[in-house]
Amino acid sequence: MGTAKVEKPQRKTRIQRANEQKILEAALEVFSQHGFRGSTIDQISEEAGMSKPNLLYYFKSKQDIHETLLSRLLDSWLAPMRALSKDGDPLEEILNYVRLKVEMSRDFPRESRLFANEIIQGAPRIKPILEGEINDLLNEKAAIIGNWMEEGKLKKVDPKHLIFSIWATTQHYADFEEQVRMVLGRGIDDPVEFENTKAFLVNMFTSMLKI
Amino acid sequence: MGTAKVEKPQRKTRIQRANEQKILEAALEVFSQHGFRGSTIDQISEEAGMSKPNLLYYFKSKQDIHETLLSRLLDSWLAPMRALSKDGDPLEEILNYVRLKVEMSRDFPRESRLFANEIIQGAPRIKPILEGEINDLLNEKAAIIGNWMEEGKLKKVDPKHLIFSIWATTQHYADFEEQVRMVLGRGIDDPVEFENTKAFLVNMFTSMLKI
DNA sequence: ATAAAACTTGACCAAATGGTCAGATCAGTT
DNA sequence: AACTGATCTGACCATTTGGTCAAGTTTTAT
Repeated sequence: MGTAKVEKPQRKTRIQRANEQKILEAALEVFSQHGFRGSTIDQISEEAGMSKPNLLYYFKSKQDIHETLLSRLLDSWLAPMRALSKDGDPLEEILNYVRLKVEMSRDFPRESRLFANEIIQGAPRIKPILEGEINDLLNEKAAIIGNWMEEGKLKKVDPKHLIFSIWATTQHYADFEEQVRMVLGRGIDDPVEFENTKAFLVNMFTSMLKI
Repeated sequence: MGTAKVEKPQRKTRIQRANEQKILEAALEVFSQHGFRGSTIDQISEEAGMSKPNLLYYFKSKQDIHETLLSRLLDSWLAPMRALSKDGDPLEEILNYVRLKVEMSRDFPRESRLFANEIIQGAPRIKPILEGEINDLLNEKAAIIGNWMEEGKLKKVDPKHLIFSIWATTQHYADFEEQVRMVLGRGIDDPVEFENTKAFLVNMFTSMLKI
């Protein structure tokens, strides 16, 4: 009991690869817009341009699509944080993280909303995935930042709250895009607004951290 | 065309008042946890301790409950921002806003998630409600903050982005509570963590704004 | 060319869900 | 007590939805 998925061991065919790709792309579009429960297999299959039974030939259930999507995206989602290296210049490393995150909000807003939708509802379907990986990574990076502060290279603040504030401020522009657009008249996809946003955030974190 | 709801002009009875209250409280619990589409009338009626037809005796549809809930909560939701007065000390007014917002994240996380769920999905059901009210209020307060900056009472940053960053950082603790709890081991409902969070945010916005 | 394997789908099913309705019960007024 | 309007619910209905299946069609390897 517990064989979650029975992967066929065979090599994937050309068609299989192409269709899985189409399905996951469609699922990202749909799930990120409506959340898990708000999305239907019909919507996804239509978006993917194939029949529902055919979609279910590639993924055995809605859950299966969702889980596959999340776990495939997790790595690229965490990449900016992974890039934060203890060997670089402290402030520059953190500002670079901020820049990468705000670029992700511009370039991959759907991915951001996919995770946001999930976590906001208590992460019922991905708590296990997150619990290990994110936690470990965040602890590691928080320790690095903490060290820099101990060494007097940055002003002292709580490293975990610092990371939260970076997540919150950068992802806000993707997750609450509708609201941002309502207030600003344009979104982060607008080049001018993107530069404004980046400059604002870089300045914000600089003033908090620079000795 | 356009008579959205036909309010009975009569005075509300005791029972009516009590039951509407029970329903809205139950709806807040359910909607904030699962979003609009993810919630069912059955869940709400069970949470409210009454039969589904009875619930529908008080609200004519799921939509109706949702709209009523959102519009009732909007005022208290915006209260902290309304409190920001042009006559106070600039930095103190803003820090006070931050404090009120972080208290709301502690005391009313369900309300925060209710709005977050809605906006993240493009605010399909409340765009009209938000469009006027929030926009006007935010413009008004951004202008006040902008004036303070012109007068040299605060460091110059984009006032609207400043407000976004306050929203993002404070609401993060309610909306993404699950993630915060996963990383910190406790949530903002913990008194110690609440003080940490508040102190962190006050420090953050002080260092960004104080001349 | 042909058979096996891979792929595709219309038709279908059971469960869940939003909502209705006729009639029963209850509360307040006289 | 009796009447009236308000409140309440079991039974029901139509639609949506996740998922299956048998029977076709296309690809691939030989």
